[in-house]
Amino acid sequence: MASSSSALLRRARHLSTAVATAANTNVTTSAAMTISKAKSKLRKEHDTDKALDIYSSVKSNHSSSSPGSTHHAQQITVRRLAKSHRFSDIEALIESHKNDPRITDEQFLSSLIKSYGIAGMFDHALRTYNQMETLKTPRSALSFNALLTACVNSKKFDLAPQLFDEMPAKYGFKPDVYSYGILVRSFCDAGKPELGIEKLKEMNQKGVQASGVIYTPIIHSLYKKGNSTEAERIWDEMVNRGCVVDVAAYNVRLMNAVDGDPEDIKRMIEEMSNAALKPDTISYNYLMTCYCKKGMMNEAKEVYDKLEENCCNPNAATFRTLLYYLCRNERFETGYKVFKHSVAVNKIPDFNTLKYLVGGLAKKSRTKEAKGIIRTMKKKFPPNLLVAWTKLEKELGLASADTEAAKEGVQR
DNA sequence: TCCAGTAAGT
Repeated sequence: MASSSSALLRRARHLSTAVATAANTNVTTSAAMTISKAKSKLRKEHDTDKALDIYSSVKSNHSSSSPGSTHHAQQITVRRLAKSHRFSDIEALIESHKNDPRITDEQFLSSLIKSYGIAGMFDHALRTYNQMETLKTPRSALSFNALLTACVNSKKFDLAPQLFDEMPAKYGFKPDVYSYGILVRSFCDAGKPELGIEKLKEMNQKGVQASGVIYTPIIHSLYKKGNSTEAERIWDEMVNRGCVVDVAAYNVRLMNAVDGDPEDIKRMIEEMSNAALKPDTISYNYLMTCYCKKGMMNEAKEVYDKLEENCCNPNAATFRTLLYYLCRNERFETGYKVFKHSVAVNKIPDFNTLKYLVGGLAKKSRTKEAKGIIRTMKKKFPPNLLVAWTKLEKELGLASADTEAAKEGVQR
């Protein structure tokens, strides 16, 4: 344990130097890469080291402009590193930002706190928050909200109310509506919506005006616990208080209806439109999923086909759910078309979903299509999944003379 | 994209 952590530390130091030098020299490949291009590359890049390179280039070329966008690139990178458990790399990356002159900007510092939260590194988030005096960063509720968010993202639910009691008094600021919102969400994530409801009352007494956003996780949590009566009571309370009811709030109700009659969901979507709300991809996904669960695959496919007509784009969940149910209903040819669409828009479902499709196509002697999927997947996915694909290929008797290609893939 | 909220098969 001790020796491996010192090895990690060495790597962290190495990385932090690498990041620092990347800022001064143009080591990285594309000096002219735009941030949006970099972000789309980041999303597609499954190799963590390559993702880091892309991020360094964003950082070195655009450190003076569009902070929101670089921040987003930072979060994508951190998420990727956390997925590979490279926490010392994350530390090196984020700590290196503390030398940036923008560290006195509370928003900039808050983005670092949030990134630590995304990685589940709450101790580091808290340390950064407590460093603000040293770093000469002024305090308001903003950085506190970042800390609370980090707390919730790190699933330290007991800590959130404690921070809420301690920090405002310790550092002399007032929690705002957002702070309350994050605290309420923390209670709900911990499966205690009743504490959220209590907080709502407290807000009222203190004259903090609650918005619809604060009600949404409470209603969500109540439905999840099977307490729909109480969920509907809170919904009514939200409406009666004159809160804005938006698409996200409606989607929580749609979620609860997904095991029921599709007609109910259609009615609710209509209700949304009548309220001048535009149902989004999540809304339509519920309708599609509802049809899928009922085995009504033609209707489900129609929802998918009409997404763009409804000004929505299918997302990763759309493809995954539809493909899964198409395969379960032996509709492999339709599934293949859906798969190709998912490749075109870079939202390819995971291995577990696709193995049913490949297996089904192979079973129906659609060897060409089955092989095509495997070829695509070997190109698109990281080396560690290659083993699974090669194994499946062998099991289905689809392996041909391209074992060499597989080797190439491993070396990549 | 902008400080809080929404789902997802076995």
